Amino acid sequence: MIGRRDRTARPERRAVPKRVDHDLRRRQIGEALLRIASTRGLQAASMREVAAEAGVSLRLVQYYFHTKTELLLGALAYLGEQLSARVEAHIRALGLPPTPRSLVYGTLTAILPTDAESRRLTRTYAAYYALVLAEPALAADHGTTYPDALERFLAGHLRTAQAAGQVDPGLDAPTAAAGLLALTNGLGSSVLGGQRDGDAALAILTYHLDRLFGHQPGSGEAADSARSAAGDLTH
Amino acid sequence: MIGRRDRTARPERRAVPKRVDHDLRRRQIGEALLRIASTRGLQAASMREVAAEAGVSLRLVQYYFHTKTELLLGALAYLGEQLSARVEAHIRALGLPPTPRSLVYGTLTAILPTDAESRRLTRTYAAYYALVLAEPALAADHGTTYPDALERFLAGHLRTAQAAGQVDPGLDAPTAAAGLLALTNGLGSSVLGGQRDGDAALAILTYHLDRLFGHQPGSGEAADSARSAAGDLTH
DNA sequence: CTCTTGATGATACGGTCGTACCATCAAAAT
DNA sequence: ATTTTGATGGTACGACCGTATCATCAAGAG
Repeated sequence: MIGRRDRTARPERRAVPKRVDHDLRRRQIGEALLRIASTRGLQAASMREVAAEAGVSLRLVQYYFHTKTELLLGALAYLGEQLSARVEAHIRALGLPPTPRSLVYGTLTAILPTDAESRRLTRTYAAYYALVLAEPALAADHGTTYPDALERFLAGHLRTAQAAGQVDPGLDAPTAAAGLLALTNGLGSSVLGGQRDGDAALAILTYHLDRLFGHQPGSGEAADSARSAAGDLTH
Repeated sequence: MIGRRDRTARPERRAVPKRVDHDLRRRQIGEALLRIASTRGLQAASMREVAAEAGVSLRLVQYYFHTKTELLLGALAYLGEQLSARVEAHIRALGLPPTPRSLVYGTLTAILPTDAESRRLTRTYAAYYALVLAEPALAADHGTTYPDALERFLAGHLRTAQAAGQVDPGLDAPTAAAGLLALTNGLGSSVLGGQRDGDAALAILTYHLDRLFGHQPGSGEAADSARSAAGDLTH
């Protein structure tokens, strides 16, 4: 209503106005924060530290993120993108055609801290989790929608596996899916806490998946192929 | 060697010297920190805030805990005491004689945030967990010995249940115990994160325990009794 | 009764935090 | 050519942090 900027629609007219790419700069700064959060925690991620990590001045961090809350939320959005991108890539790397078991397995192993990248992602996620616990106003809803979607995704493929006779049809799929996700998250916490290493956690997760999917005759072979697939993920 | 204080053993000679009970004051201050950590996070637990919460002056906090690290570690020790005390009381409240299932069930439900006290404990534990992730020097070893002991405790009773025919003898007890603990921790995280409430998490945990323990004939009755026991815990 | 000493109060110091303000410079608009 | 404006640098401000220092008061020792 006010201004009517769209009267003369120039081709150069963009949301990012003139000189530099704002989205790019924001991403550069936001990922600098994520890098600090993954190694030294969010407490160490002051605006000055983020500026130094990103190689820009403090003023620039303020320029692209007017306040610290905005910076934290922006970086959290980037973290969510990285996490879901990893899950997708991880599933795709398990080969075609995707079986229900490989989809469940790929999803859960993607969020288990077994390599450097997943450790970085889960560590950063844990840092944000603690921050949200202390300051619930930051959460908005990013904290519940994504795990809920993951659970529905897992439950759907568990049901498919039940229909294919690969999983006990007496199983309650949503409850089992929630349990698998909680199991994986709990295992991840134990890895980050130093209680065991990523391989041990992966072995425990694989064991439980074998018990779930090894319900039809010939389950031994299925367990073996799953275990070799687990080996492929580590290198 | 130097001083030889034990030469004249006076009856009043104590580690807490003259006037006030140092252990009591330390506990009072340490639990004030835990109270702040459970509600506003450890970031909000500055020495001044702890002093105000404990109703003492800043100087006193410094007097009984020479440095902030000492305060954090001391309060962490109190938290560990509270946690293990709750686990023991929770198991004892499940009635005698303790069955393997009630021991496993009581242990896991004790650390699941279903009521106000367990929520407080797990929230505080989560705050410390994030702090240790960012500052591993604080951990010493408190982070790994306690979960390891819990896992061994659970695995032992799973083996007993196997010997009694209540659990599938083909189950690998240590792996299943680690899985149960990770499942419970993961469920707890989802409760604290607001994804579901304590009752929903308890239902998921009970479902998995029923699948584990419901292996002998007459499993339906066992599942029913377990579910009623779960109901008893909530009030 | 004096003196030592444990326990406590008040306050100061250097540092870091998030934020705000002012100046500059170059590209775009006119 | 001049003006405007997006983008950036430098720096200051007030608040809070952990820690240190100085002072005081009361109880037990001699």
